[in-house]
Amino acid sequence: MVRAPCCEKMGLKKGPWTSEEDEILVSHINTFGHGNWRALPKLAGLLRCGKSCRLRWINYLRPDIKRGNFTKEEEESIINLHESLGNRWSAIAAKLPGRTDNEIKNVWHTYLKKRVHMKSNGINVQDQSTKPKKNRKKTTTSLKTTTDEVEMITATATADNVLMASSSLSSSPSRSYSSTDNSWNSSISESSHLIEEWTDTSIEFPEIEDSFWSEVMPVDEQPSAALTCANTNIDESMDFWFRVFMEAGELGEKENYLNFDY
DNA sequence: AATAAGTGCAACCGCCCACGC
DNA sequence: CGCGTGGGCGGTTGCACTTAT
Repeated sequence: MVRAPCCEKMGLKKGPWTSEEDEILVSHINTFGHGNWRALPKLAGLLRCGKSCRLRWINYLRPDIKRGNFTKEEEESIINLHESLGNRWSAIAAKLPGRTDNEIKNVWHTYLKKRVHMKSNGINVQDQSTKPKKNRKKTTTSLKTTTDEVEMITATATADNVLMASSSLSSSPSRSYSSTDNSWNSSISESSHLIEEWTDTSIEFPEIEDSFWSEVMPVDEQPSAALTCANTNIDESMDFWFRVFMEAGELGEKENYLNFDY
């Protein structure tokens, strides 16, 4: 087999994808599909090799990707599946809808491997809670959340709801912040129904008991600071916010909200 | 405040496999 | 059967970003 020429030698671009390239790729695939990856960049007008386009789409731009922290259940699944399947990341990914092999591989190498190792050596991993993802800004972005969308929310929602909604937008699937143009990016509104809920003044936010705040919790299990406005039924509250975070796809990024100065 | 060390993850590389001719 | 090609996979790297000193 003759190896395909290197992208650079062909005058093709390498490295991080820009939001413009993402948009071109997404709109091309949405319109024409991706029958032939090698031909795609040429047809779409991208200076990328087909492989790079495929990777970007599979690992980042696909609309069904569930981004954000892995749940405890997902982590357990990965550990169990890895035990039976080994490093067959794509096979493991097939069992976890919305997760990519690359993401699973990264998570494994980042901390699950360590955790399993500690467990097998008899080290108590009960308190070795999985590391929450940091809220990282990348110079490249995936899809765009228009500033209009955020403005629409801010115009109609209450202050707390706005914080929740905009925070969630910043971290929900297929959305990210571009430090190059200082804007939130996305074109898909998976959390739109949540935004509707947040902007619906008839919605009553669950309240939380005082004891909830007095109990010491691990940082990554702490609830949103937005909850400081509330106080009664703890289970109901946690259920509600858990659902919000889950649906936003970023259960582990609750620390985002903790950063707000109320 | 500055710097070093550590971390997370997107993207690339190179190999393998399936398929068509 | 051998060859060329495209697609897929696992391993690895590079670097933005965070945390520690």
